[in-house]
Amino acid sequence: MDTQFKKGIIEVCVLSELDKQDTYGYSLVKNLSEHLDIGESTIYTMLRRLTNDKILDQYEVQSSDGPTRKYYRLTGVGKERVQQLKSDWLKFNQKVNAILGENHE
Amino acid sequence: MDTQFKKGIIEVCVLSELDKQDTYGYSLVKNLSEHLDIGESTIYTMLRRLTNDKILDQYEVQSSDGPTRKYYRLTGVGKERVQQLKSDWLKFNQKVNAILGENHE
DNA sequence: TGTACTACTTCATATTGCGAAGTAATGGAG
DNA sequence: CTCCATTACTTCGCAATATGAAGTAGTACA
Repeated sequence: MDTQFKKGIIEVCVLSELDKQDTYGYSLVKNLSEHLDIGESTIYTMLRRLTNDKILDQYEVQSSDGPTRKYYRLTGVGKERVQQLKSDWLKFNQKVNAILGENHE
Repeated sequence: MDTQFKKGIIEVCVLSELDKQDTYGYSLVKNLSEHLDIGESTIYTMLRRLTNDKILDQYEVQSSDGPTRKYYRLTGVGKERVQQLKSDWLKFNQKVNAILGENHE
């Protein structure tokens, strides 16, 4: 898997997951890495950044399976950002596929 | 347009264009920037890198419109790389869209 | 002469993904 | 009770790539 492909796109995936429901870092790591081969540090680092940028906020929830979990939730700004990013991604995708597709004629 | 989306993907676009026919930097800049908003320095820097990595090789062609053009051509390794990258891109794309798509039910 | 367009170069910067190493908490095997 | 697996998160420094800015030159045309 090309590492560079992931730049910026993992953020969309994370925000998209959080748009469905609040969750915690370790859960995101497990779920997303099934599909995309994402490192732990990538997710945790991003969650901290998004929280600093007020895209997300945090709350703690006790767990009976291990340490306390830090749950993340989209802020108002965050909800706007998910929609914007998903839209941008779709447009970008179409343009790239148009360029690549010109070969298969 | 999110700069990060482009990481790694512009390379696929450039190689895909060169897979159709040899061309020179300025032409790639003009054509690709119609669709993707790519800076000149990005393309030229990448062409040099790909040449160093033996993905491309170069030859000069005189132009009557201005300075001599540096044409680029895929090497054998380059031809394999285009196919691989395009395939990787399509797979990646599907996985991302699967993750994002889970929202729209 | 000077202005526009073609064509390419170099450089310093920002962003982001990642591996590695580490800290803790819980529960079950022995 | 001790050891270990699993859960859960942190910190650090590195690698890769896209970019803006500034610059160099060649050609053509007014």
